[in-house]
Amino acid sequence: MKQIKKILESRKIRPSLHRLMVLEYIIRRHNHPTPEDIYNDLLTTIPAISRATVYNTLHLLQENGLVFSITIPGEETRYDYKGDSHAHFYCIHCGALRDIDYKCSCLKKRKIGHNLITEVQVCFRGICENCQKRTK
Amino acid sequence: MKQIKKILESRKIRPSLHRLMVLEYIIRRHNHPTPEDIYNDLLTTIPAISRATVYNTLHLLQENGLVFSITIPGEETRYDYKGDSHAHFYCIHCGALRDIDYKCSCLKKRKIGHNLITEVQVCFRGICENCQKRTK
DNA sequence: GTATCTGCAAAACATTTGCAATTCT
DNA sequence: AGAATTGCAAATGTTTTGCAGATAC
Repeated sequence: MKQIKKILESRKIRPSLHRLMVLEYIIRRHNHPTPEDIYNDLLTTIPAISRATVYNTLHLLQENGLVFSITIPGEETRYDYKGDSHAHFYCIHCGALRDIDYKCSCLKKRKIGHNLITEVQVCFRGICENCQKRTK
Repeated sequence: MKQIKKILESRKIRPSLHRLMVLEYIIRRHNHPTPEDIYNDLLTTIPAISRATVYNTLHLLQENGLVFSITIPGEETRYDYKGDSHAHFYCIHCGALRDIDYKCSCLKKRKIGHNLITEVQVCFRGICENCQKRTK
């Protein structure tokens, strides 16, 4: 928890309880939660927390480059901690979203033509191992 | 327009006027329109068209693999024709979304581990040439 | 004491749904 | 006629907003 606090302070974000807990949730679980996931989980610890605070906090963390959002058509936005950039795999059958260990030169691009690149999103879509078995 | 009709028929989709026009819009302009863009444009030609029809049609085209959707956090979903898979560049400053001529081996991956890949989305985010000039 | 942060409820917005009317074959 | 397609209006679900109260510095 002290590490989380340090992360916030390094970005000059006041480390309030809510912010600590939202960021901790994302970093610890690293399973791409939606704002609703975070809200529901934090409700058990902080009964009075409101959705607006969760959204506020996520925007704040995103503006400060600590987290980024992943959007899947037709689904709620999900958030992930911005450690090393990595690719994602989304199963169009069961909806699972997983980190993928896939190194690609495009993840490291910092310039294309005259455009500056600050972030690269790579999302593979398809059918995961489990779902292939199930449909056989 | 006859080509558009053939494309629909090749997927066994009945080529109604609305469907022809939605698909034509996406293919001709290829500037990643939102459902609202399409709706507003078609309104001038077909005054009675409804949003529901636009959404219906887009889902139908997507299910049949003719178009795919691109979602940018905080923005409406955009649609693009599914020709050769290509990468996108999104300017976080002005909001422009452009096709990018960037070949990468990851765009051709069909399998990662035991996961089948049916689609790869690569979106570079950053600041475009114009916006760099403007902020100087 | 002032600025920041939070909760609440309402509003805004994109998207979906149910159903009746229309159109096509 | 029968099936597919469409329009409308209401419903849904997510995200944002405004403001009042609470909290931190």
